[in-house]
Amino acid sequence: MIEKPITSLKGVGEALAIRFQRLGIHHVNDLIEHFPQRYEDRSCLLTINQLCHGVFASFSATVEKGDVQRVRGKTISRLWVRDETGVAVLIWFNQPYRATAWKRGTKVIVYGKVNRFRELLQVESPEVDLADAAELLNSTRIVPIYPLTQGLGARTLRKLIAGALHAEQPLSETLPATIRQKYHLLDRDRAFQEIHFPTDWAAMQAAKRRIVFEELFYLQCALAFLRHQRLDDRRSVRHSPDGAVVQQLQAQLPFGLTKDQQTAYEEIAGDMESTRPMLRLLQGDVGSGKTAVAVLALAKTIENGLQGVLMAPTEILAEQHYATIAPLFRRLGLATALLTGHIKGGQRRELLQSLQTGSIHLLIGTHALLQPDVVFQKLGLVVTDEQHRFGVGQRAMLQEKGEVPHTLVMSATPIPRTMALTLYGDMDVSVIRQLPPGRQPITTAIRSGQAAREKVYKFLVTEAAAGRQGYVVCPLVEDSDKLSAQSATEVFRELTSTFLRGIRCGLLHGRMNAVDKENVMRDFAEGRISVLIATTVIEVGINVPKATMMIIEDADRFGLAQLHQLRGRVGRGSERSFCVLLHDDDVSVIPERLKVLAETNDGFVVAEKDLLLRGPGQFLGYRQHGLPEMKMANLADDCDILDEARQAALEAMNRRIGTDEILPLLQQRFDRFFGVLFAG
DNA sequence: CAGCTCCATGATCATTGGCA
DNA sequence: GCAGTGCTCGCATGGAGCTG
DNA sequence: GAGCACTGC
Repeated sequence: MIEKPITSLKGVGEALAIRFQRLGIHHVNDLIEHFPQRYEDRSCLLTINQLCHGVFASFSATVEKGDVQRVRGKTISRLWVRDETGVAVLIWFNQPYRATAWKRGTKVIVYGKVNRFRELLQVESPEVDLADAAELLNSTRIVPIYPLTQGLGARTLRKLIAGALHAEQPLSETLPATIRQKYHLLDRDRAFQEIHFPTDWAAMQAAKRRIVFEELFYLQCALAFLRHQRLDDRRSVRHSPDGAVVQQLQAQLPFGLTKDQQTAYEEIAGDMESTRPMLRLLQGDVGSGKTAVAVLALAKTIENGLQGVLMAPTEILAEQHYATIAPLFRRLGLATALLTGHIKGGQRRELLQSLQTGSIHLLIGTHALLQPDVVFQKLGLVVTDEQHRFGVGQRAMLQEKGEVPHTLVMSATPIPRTMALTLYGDMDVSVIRQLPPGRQPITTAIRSGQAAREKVYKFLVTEAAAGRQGYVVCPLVEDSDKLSAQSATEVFRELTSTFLRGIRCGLLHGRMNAVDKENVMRDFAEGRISVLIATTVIEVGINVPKATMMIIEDADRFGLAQLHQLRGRVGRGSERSFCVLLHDDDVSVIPERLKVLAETNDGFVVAEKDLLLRGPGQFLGYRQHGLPEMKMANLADDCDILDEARQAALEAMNRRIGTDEILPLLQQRFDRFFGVLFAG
């Protein structure tokens, strides 16, 4: 690729280079990959008598004369032009030089917004090109509109990009010919030419497809490559088919498994019964019973004489898991232990000892599990809960504690399929869509205005009086724990002195120290507090079945996925539950995003919408995952291309077709990406 | 809160009604 | 590295919406 | 006209 600095282009010096930097452009290839954000069709030339008021149009004409007026401290320059059908005036404000820039008789092409003023056609701040220029970049064609920055105008950019394309022509190809043929893709040089200066709309689309395909193709290749790396030389312990322990456990579960759970478990068991190390993502909406599935898998590994580990993102969550799982296992004669940051000293030492000798079968815990002195006798299965809370690196650290353990990763954040393929393309995915039977759907309402707010809180009071509990979630303040805490504290004060006077309320935010947090949460979980006023720290699930009410203040400030996640905190018991989204705006306008939540309880639908509305960048804040940035591809729109690209990538990598061409490029392109993953 | 980008606007003419 | 020359591109301002 | 690249010291 063209790694030449941008200054190697004629006409670009130090100053421009700095401006380019603001757009993230350092090298010539960056410039070429600075794609238009949209286009303007200026290909159709009208005659002057065809011009209509209020419309953007282009036409060609001959310059008659120019003049400049001074009015109220402003200069207005006019350029009179004509064609065989009439006369028009081009006007500019504060740009006196325009009037003299073109001599009488010059043929020009004009583009701009037409006004009709007193029988006079005028065009405001038009763009003017010389009609006989060698290459018309700014008119007579579909014109690219680029993101700009101060001091770097559209015309400059077009000229430089055209120049760069010309200078580098032909661009080196990056996709094997076989793939290009099979998927009907333009060659690279042509694609870049057409994406910047399309000959027509179809060509632009084709170019776009080719470029998106390339991006996704290499991403998928990288993921496939990682997968091979992981599988080729590594063997996990082969588990036997389910025996007595698993069967007994299954019989003991308070509810039977849903069909989805059953299927997911079968997929997991299937993986574990081979020597190929499992790496599977178990996705399911909040409360869909992922844990039950994971527990079965853990029992399976124990049944095979191995140990299991379950890592949760917060201490409370770990405790809750422990509280539900340990008794089940005890009845089967299996030993479960809990390891969190709180467990120290002799108790900890003893625990680690038993772990090492194998007398503990299942260890449940938090980040504390990652400590180097946590050593297993023989680790067979690693389960990570709420996977997006942990980095890839932490997951890997846990894996290192076993020979080559099977790995199951759980996420309650439903990820649209397109996104899953991109983020977790190196994993297998099981999905639980169905909710367990008997679960009440959560009723979601959207309210605004002070009166409605009061009503909502009154309702909360009656719920509390009936022994039920509720959450109030406060506006999120971007990136600022401090402010979020402030807003939560404020709301707490306000509510406890007004609507919720006399109700036992707790306050919870990220700035509190860990002990206080734990205490508040525990008080709430055990019913000593009726209403919990909190920031989004509660997002990751504590399970309080008696909580039936979720009130979210300024709901329009949250992401959809997040709201859904929050909503998932209620409706976990048998009581009917409610979620109220409060927002400030006019009563008449219900934000589109919020409507989605009122309409569905299905996390996958919510997630798809969220992705569509907000785009992948915001979704999950997934930059942290170390994924390369997509220049052109849009995961929400380019689903079809993703499928093709994935198919092509798998074919190429599995059958080693064209890998000689692909691998070096892959290496180069994903240096960072590989680095991150392998270092993890 | 700040810093940026993007987008629209800028003047013309003529008329009106109340007050000196 | 510095000064001179000859290019090309070029408004200013305020509000709005977005991101760090 | 300003700012910038480029040329010649």
